[in-house]
Amino acid sequence: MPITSFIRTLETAVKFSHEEEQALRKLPIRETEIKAGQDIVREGDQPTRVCFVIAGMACTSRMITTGRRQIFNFHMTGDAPDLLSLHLDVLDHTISTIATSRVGFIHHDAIKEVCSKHPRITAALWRHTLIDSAIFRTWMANIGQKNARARISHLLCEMFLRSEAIGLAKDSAIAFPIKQVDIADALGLSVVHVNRVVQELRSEGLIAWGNGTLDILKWQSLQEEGDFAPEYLHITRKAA
Amino acid sequence: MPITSFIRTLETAVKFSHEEEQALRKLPIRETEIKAGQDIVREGDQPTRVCFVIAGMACTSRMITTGRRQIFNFHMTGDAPDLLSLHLDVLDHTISTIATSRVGFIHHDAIKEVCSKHPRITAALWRHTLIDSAIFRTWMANIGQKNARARISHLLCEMFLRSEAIGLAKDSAIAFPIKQVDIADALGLSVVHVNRVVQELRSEGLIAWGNGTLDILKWQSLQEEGDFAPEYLHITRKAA
DNA sequence: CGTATAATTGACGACGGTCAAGCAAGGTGG
DNA sequence: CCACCTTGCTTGACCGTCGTCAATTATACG
Repeated sequence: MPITSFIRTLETAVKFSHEEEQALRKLPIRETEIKAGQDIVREGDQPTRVCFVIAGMACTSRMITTGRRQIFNFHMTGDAPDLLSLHLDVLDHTISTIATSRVGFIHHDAIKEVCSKHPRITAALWRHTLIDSAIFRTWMANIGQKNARARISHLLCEMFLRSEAIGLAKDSAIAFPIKQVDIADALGLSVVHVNRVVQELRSEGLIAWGNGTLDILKWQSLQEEGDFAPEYLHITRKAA
Repeated sequence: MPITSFIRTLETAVKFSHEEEQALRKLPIRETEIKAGQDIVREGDQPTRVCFVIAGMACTSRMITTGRRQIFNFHMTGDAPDLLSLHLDVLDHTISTIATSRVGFIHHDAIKEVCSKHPRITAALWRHTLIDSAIFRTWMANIGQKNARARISHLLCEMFLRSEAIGLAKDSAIAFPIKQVDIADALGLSVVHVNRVVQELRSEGLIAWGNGTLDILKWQSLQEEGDFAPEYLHITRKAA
């Protein structure tokens, strides 16, 4: 069931009852495969449905008038990047695929009806958006207060733990379709400088990264470099 | 009534019914005056109540291990900076007063009970936290993609519009208890550089700022300098 | 008045941006 | 099967925005 991953993500705080889970499973879902680098929804849109990632990877971003781009977050299996459209009519960011992805859509009406009957589902959805905020705060502190090396280390740590939490890590390695430009846009750096730092981290044996795979060779060191503390991710589940 | 400002802030999207408003007004509130520069709640706390600003100004921030500080947002009359504690147990940021402020506290239990009876209140609270996220995103883009001059201009525009929306603007001027260090900590800059830019903006006649008052002399220009578009604030109300 | 807080100024240097070119890999088509 | 193109990564040279350090000047407050 494609919605399972989404349910599991929502369940990090409280487990749903059987009825709650059934209510979610009965939601009508439209499923699509979207190629890498496509927009799923755009800034300015007024969505009537929310989307969630079934497989692959997406990101939310915004263009600045100067032509630069800020990436706000990366989204992986189970994440719902535009839950906020349930309460804010106009979308203030674009959601695009990083890798070729499978995406599910659920109409607002259907979700709102489920919410009206199941307050704990409302709470879980609300909570999901609050975790997004927590990630935003951490990214803000990252971008605002740290140098390039720490920012990049921090991001890599985050991506690893999030992948691991949904069972996508093989030992110390994860699939990593993100490009260096994306990292640059996410961290407020230039591609050139991202590359310089990545070279460093590689030559120092902290990471191995290539062919869409990121291998964190020295977790402890990378974590220290990035001043990374994982609590903000609110991961309670360990992958199977 | 001290809670009125909070109710008005929540009402930017939908007006409450008479019963809803009464339910909110019956909430038991503890009210305190807190001097400038004090912590209201701290990172790591597990609050059992939420706070809201009745008068004055507060900010949310976090210390980085390097000794630096990131300010995430400023909060003025009507804002509730820690609604997220309703669903995330451990607070990931500290809330402190910028100016001497009057703060109200409401117990989680009381709010949760009102929410269970009034889904539209739940929605309004949720929405309030989503607007916070929208502000985070915009700050992130600001910090990540713009130079010091644009960042500062943008922040001043935001603070003006938010003050104006709650009726605290006198023509083109607002009370501005924020210090240059605070701006530096909010925008990822050094105080020295903030000062340099502020000098510029003053000498070019864009702003007048001193003695706790900010006067925006050339709104249009400042807005352009900061590439400021106010939609993300979701202000629907104009001050009386 | 002395002390603390905040703003201000100047000198100096570094982190990271910009520009530009080169390289590697993969896909496409003739 | 190989020329060609695109996409992403890599490298080097140069330079500017902004940080750091340090000292000086307001402003407020007890």
